[in-house]
Amino acid sequence: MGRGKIEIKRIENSSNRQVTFAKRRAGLVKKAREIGVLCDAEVGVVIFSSAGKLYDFWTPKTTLPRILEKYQTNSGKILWDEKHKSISAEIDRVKKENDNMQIELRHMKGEDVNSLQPKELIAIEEALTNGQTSLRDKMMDHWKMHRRNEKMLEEEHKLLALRMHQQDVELSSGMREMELGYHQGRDFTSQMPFTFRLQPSHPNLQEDK
Amino acid sequence: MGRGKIEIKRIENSSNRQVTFAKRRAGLVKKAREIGVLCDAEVGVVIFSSAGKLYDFWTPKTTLPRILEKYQTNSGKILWDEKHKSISAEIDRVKKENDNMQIELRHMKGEDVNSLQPKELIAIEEALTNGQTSLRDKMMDHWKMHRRNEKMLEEEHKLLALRMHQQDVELSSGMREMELGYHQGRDFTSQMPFTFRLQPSHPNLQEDK
DNA sequence: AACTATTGATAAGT
DNA sequence: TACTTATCAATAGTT
Repeated sequence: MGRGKIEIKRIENSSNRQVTFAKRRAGLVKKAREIGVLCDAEVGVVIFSSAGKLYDFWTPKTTLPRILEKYQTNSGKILWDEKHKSISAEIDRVKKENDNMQIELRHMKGEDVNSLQPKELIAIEEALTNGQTSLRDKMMDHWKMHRRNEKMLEEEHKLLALRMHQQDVELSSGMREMELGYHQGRDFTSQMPFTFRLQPSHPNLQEDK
Repeated sequence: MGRGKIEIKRIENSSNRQVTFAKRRAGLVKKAREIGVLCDAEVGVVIFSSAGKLYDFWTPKTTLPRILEKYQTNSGKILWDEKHKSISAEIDRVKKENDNMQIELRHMKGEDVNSLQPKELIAIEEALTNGQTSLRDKMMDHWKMHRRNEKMLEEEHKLLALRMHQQDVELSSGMREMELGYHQGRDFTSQMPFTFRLQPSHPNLQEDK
């Protein structure tokens, strides 16, 4: 349909090919749209130019995922079905786990226990008692540790105070000697007491990291 | 292009629509094949009839997965990942919920509590105590109800025994009278004591259905 | 990008 | 359902 019949084979002239591509692409999409409207069909067209550029058309209300789903069910091709199945199975599993935990939690909070048998109630109560015992032990540990840390700090503090006092004493006596030594040309700074160096404080005071 | 111009709108006549669909579908596929050959393009056409039947065309060497892959990388559109994403988001959400519950449960069982602050420990202990209190109430209810049911059964039993005894007495006295009456031609059966009728037992003994 | 001669597609009829 | 054909639509080559 044009100024002459053409053979259906690759158009070698590049610019001709490009022009024809543009024209026929428009025509193809138009036809697709028309059959969609006229015949109430769902149509999708995907075209890649030889340069790799994508053009596509979908009848309204048609999303690609929808087309794919339909395509899959109709063609029986597998596509992404496998992946989908496995992920669905996982979500079911996790949700079930979720429900069970939720029930257990509620039970341990004393909710929804009306329908339970005495035996079950006893089991839950036992769990609660165990938890409580364990918790109280931990709290006791915490408290003990806290006390121990307090004591250590206190002792360290006492020690530091004592040393400061000693330094104070030594320093003032040293100063006195220095005053004397200055007149004798002696250097006393190298003999400064080492107690000036700060002791590193306990780096692991809290053991529970 | 036919014996008259037509408006592009849904063809209401069903058989006309079907015929047009077949013709135009063939035409569309022919055009797709032609542009594929002429312009060295990759083309895919997917058509669903209004009845839901699938027709498709792919240029040679073009598989659907290949088209999809190209489509995805070229268009940036998400394809079925869209669906995957939503389901993945859900699974993440549920898993997170799961983790939180698991932690809470473990805490209530006195596990993994080393890293908790005293304040948190206290909160958990409180929850445990609440649960225990609530549970004990429920168990007490159960027990009370059980006792009550037992008592009612016991009383019912006593009552039945009493009545049986009474019937026994009345019956034997009745029999005696009957022996007498037989000789006088009187019918005593219509005067049988009503205590023979069974009392319906308590239908709602257990209240926790 | 617009034009138009020509081929191609197809609506209605058979 | 398939064939026919008059008519409209698409488009190849030209400008």
